[in-house]
Amino acid sequence: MGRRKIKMEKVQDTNTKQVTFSKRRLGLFKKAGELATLCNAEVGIMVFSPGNKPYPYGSPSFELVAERYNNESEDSDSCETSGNGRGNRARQEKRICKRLNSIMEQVEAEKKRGEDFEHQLETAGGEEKFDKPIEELSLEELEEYEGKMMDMLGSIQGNISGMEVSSTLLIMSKDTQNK
Amino acid sequence: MGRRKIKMEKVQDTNTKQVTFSKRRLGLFKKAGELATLCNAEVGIMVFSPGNKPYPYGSPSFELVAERYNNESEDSDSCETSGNGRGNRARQEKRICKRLNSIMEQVEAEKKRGEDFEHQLETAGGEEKFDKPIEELSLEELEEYEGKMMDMLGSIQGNISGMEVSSTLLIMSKDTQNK
DNA sequence: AACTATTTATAAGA
DNA sequence: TTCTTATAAATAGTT
Repeated sequence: MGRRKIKMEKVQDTNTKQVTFSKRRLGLFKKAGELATLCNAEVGIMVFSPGNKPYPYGSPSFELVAERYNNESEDSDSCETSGNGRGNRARQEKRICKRLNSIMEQVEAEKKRGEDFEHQLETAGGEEKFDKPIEELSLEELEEYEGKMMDMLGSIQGNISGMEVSSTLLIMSKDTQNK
Repeated sequence: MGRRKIKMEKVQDTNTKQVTFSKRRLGLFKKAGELATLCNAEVGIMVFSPGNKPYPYGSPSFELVAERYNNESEDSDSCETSGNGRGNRARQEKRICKRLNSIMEQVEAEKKRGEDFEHQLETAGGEEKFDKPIEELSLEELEEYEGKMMDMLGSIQGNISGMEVSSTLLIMSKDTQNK
């Protein structure tokens, strides 16, 4: 992919290696963003340079993707679709319903989060105090700002109100919960 | 990078999206491996497909790379501060700034998810033949329904828009006023 | 940091 | 689905 084909082995020249690392790390992150955008996927990447400097990338964020992986890896029911079962209809239904439940929970959670945030936007005013680059804020302002951000995030994540769900979702939710 | 140039937006056709995801995920992992080999770097990637299936990649392993990040996160440099300060003050600013970035990423993600879901609700017509108890659905209908739910969830979990940090700060500062 | 000559990745098509 | 191929994109070496 350049003037010459290179061997897939460690680049020896230090300077060349640094340049290659910079170019390819950016290329990798770009590819990751494209995958997330095109396919609605979530991608988290952590790269440590040869100098052991960390370079995180994430869509929506590395922390969230990694956290999600940690949460889900605790569930030992990695349902593989390899069908050694001999057409066990009931078993298949149960498996599918279980997955549906999981998906439903996520959909509802996303909806609530989104609506909570929208509500935040609507009821918010137009304070201008922090309308300047973060580099120019004083330490005190940073602390204050951080607190407000935390409050807001908490309200988004924690305030689960009884919002109406589309009828279909509601029906399905009820139907699947007692399987 | 193919027969035609494609727009960088969500692929609508379900089948095409699946094919694109498979190809690009493999391409991404290959690039990651090359980066690790050529530059003696460590790379960890976690991808969640639109169907929420986890695809980890790591050199040496995703777990180790992620863990290393957690251990070393004290020294992260993902924040730019005013920069001329050298002492305790600069360190404090850096720490706070990093936490701010993390919080903002989460808030942005929540906002995007909410917007995607609202759009889904608006464009979701009344196309429901699945408006009956799940117990009465055939296996084929269950599979089909599952697919639809996964598509919906996938569309909700879109990528973060290319919103600038500065504009985010502006929006957030307005939002937090009435807290 | 820009610039190309090439290699590589991949969108459609078979 | 897997392979093929025309074309877009990434990047190695250069300036």
